[in-house]
Amino acid sequence: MKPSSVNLDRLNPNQLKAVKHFEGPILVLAGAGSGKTRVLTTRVAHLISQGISPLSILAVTFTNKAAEEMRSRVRTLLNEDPHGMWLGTFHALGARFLRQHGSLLGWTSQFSIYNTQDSVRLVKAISKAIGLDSSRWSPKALVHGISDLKSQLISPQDFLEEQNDGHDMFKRKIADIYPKYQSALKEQNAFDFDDLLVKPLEMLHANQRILDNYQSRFEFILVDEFQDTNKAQFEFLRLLSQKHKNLMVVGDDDQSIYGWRGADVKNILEFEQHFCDSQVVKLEQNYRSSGSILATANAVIQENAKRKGKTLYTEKPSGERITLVATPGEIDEARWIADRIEMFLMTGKESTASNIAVLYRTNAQARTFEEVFRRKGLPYQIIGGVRFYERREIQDVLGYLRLISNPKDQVAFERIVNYPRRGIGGKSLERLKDWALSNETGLLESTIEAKNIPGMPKRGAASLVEFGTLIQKYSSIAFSTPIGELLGLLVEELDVFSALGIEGPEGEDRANNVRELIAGAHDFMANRVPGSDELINDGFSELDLFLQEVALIIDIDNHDVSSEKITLMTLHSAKGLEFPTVFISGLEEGLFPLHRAYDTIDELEEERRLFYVGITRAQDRLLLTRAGRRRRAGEIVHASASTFLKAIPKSLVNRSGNLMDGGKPELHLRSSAVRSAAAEARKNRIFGAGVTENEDYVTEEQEFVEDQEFNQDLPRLVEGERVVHDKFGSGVVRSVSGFGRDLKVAVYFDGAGEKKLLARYAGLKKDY
DNA sequence: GTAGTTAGACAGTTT
DNA sequence: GTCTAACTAC
Repeated sequence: MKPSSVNLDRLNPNQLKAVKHFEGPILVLAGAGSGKTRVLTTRVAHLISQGISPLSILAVTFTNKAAEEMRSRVRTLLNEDPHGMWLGTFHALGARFLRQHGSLLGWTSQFSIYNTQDSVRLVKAISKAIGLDSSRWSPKALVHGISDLKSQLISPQDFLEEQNDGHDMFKRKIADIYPKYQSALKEQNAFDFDDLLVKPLEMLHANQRILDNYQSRFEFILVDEFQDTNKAQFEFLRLLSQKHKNLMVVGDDDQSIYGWRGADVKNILEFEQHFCDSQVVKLEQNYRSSGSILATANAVIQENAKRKGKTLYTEKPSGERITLVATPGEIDEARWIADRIEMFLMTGKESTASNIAVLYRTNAQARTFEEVFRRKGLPYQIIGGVRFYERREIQDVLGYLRLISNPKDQVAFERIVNYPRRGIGGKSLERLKDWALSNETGLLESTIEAKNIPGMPKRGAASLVEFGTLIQKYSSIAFSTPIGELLGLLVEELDVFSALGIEGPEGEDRANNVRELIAGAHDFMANRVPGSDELINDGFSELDLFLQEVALIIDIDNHDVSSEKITLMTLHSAKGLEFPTVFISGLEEGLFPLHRAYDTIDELEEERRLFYVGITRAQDRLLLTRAGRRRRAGEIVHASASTFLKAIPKSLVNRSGNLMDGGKPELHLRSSAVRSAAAEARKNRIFGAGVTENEDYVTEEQEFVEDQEFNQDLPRLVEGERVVHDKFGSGVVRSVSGFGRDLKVAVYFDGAGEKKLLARYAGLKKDY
């Protein structure tokens, strides 16, 4: 049955043109607040209502959250879920792709995803192995260099040839490390972030049949935030859209703010050259901001030379004037903002704290706000900063899961082999590595035989065996145990909480984070991003999905607008969002724009676009603040007003209050009470606390629950456990060997004698 | 050889 | 303020 048609009445002529566009490439230049999300979602819904199957639509967004929102809006428009539509970020789609086809390249679907931290650790290990001085050639810089190459689709071989007779020492070091890094990733069954884009491309290029398949399948491709795509992403789109050529990209060159990450504005500026016969639609009417705010934004962005050129207009009244404030120090700045917020809330000028955002250039600025807001009792949530999943305690615990899922994950191995402390130091680890290398076996396999390693101290050997056995034991139940339960058992056995308890007050925070992680894991299936439903049917274990999804979750994905809290975040994170009241803080030379941005005109322009993005987040009220001095990296820095402010016409500005009556500086103390408050604020940031229930998914959940109940019959494969086999009958577990998917179990059957079975095929049940 | 402590370096934006 | 490298105590 064809879904009922979608209501297009509320669109303006250009929006309508974009929505009704059917075939051929099209570029939608959508200014800030011009309704581009509406255009995208309405077009998807419209296509489906015209009889296009969701299966043949691919939509790419910038964040998981945006994907989630898009799906729910399409669902609302259609009155049914667009089942089967591929929708997600480039990275999430890439991971999904690799789960299905990665085996062609030599990876299993249990692959690990290495984040930047992991990549740095890996490069550090490689540097050490080849005797490269890590203090001279920082692993971080090397990783960054490699990442740049990958996003430009330059392979290790290409770069090696290119640098063969190069004189840039740093580049030559990269040329040296890059191939080694790449083969280490493969040995460890891992991909880094860039691989999630580069490897699918590699595969599509090498495999005509799969390419044909996807090219035929995706009749319609839609891309949001196109100005922030890099070369690899562009190539991915170009390749997939080649057959049907129905590619719609939506973006705004004035909001391109990820050049430093390899994003190339040329993708949008030269779209028409790359895709001939493409149409262009401009959306220039702004529906978001008041007249003064929009005029401010226009004035600022006009300073940039490299623009496609468009001017936003609005039919809204000019509204309040922009407020500009200078305070003596950063604490005064935070206090002034806090006071203003209190006033807005008290006088009813702002109905709820969640209507308010405080934006800043660097994450380090968040701390001052956190302290001041805490003291005033203002509710807030911080997005970004030290990300939840990158916290030490979270990575430690997840390290176990990673190793259980992917026994070749060496970064995870090294991270947790001595966590919690079990007496395995650098020396023992080195011996283990050497032994594994010369015996051509894995680290995990070697632990079991640690007692045979020459020179290994008795205590260390015993600990290693214990460690290996522990991983084995959990590997045997990992297939059948719900992820939350698995984590709970693991944390209990490892006694993580007592280990954290002795760390003092922060330990309590960390313990809470781990509890939060476990709670989130328990809800993993229930809170799954709607639309990733297809994955469940692809036959991957919950553990693999959990790990691979968790690796790609960023804080903004969990931003909760219904939380009645003030949002604190960087200007970068604010992209795509809107708030009635917006504060932009730290408008000082050297901070915003950062002094480094003066290196090139392009960087300065990107910095200005960032300011433009910030301004255009505001609907009704925009307040810009700066501090005359602030503490940066330990030093007190004095700064004058940001050069960006000069562009704002005086007529739009209201210079507020008596600016320089600072008051005495506050103590820079961080009590444990403040710390726990911070932990509190971090709550609900995993797995989107606000995921709405939807009837479509209830059935699936129920099915899953039944499945779990069925799994209760699965035994824990440990020595002495009684099990039942379909053919061999009842028996007792003798030994367990191997790891992950190769986990083997030897069982002595009462009727059939001893048999060695592959755990994942044996179908053993518990014998009561 | 490992664990716990302390001095030192470092904080730009993120999938 | 947080993380790492180097140092000292066990």
